Amino acid sequence: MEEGFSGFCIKGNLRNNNGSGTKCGRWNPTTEQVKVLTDLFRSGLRTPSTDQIQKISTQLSFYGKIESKNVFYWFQNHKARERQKRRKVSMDENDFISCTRENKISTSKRFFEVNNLHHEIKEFHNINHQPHERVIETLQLFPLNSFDENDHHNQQQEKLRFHAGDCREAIMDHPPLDLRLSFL
Amino acid sequence: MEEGFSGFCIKGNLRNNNGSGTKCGRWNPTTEQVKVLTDLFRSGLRTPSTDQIQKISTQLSFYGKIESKNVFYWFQNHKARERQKRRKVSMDENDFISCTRENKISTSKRFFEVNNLHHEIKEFHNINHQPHERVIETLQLFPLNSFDENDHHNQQQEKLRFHAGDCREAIMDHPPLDLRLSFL
DNA sequence: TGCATATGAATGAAGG
DNA sequence: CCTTCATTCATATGCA
Repeated sequence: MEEGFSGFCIKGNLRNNNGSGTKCGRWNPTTEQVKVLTDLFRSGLRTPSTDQIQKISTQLSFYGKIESKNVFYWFQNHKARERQKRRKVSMDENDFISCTRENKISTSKRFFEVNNLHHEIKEFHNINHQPHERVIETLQLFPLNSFDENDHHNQQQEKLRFHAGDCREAIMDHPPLDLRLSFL
Repeated sequence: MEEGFSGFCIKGNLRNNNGSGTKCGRWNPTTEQVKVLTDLFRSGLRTPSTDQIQKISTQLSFYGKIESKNVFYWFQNHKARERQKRRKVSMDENDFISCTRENKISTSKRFFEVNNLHHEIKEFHNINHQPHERVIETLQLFPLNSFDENDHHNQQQEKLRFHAGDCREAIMDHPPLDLRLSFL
């Protein structure tokens, strides 16, 4: 199986028909896999141990191709991006007036990030009602019985295409052009 | 993915949702904004710091709606695409078959999966590293020096906890592995 | 009009 | 853990 998943299969492949197709490149989680991972995350798991990763991976392989490292990276990314998203929270509500008009510009324009930048919008439903600090770093994976076969092989992979929601089309008179980018 | 996200535009959906002017959805830069961004880019800016992003964003908000993340993404994409373009060109000229080094790489990868998860793979992407762009990564935008927080809390620096050789204890006879995520 | 292309946005994978 | 790179996905837009 070594050649089975060589580094990457280069681009030039057919249009991603998404779904079952095993795009040779990187792991493309199925919706079920994502769901499980998300649930685990929401349950408090943040940095699974090697052992846990292996177990999770094994279970998830039921829904499709997956490797341990995928699980590992998933948690790392998810955790990091969540944090980024949350660690800023600030100068948002304040918003800079950019428009002279009263238009409510839905100033929810949270700042991308103070430290890092990244999506913030995802917090929509995200933050459920979790006690917050109760992150179980060592979540126990209970051994149980069978899996209840929810074999939806065709994962539609509906990526969340969320989106800020700020839809106004700002119209402003010509700016005083304060932009002092010296080198412009 | 996060299941909670209001999938705004789930795969292959509409082709013009609201049909009228208001196309909220994604940021649509005005020509002025693009010009400024492009100029900055040409001036050498590639990966603006958070601070710079905020400033740029603020300035650009004058020309129209914009959020910090838009600036962030713009630079990421612009940089990536330029690199991508250049790569394609050089590849076209030299015409290398870059598939030769894939072999050894996949081996490392395999290692990750079987033994423990991590390290080892880290090296397999060294292959295509660019010479180094002589660009000004630190271009100063404004004389202002607003140092924000430096919340470097506990830098655990846990490094890799994936030990290399002591994996015999857990993996050998992988347990029934029934890992039932009870809460699923 | 329907595809081709440019590009905004998201995220897997690494690097450090 | 934080940053950055690579790749993918989705949509706005241009063109024949």
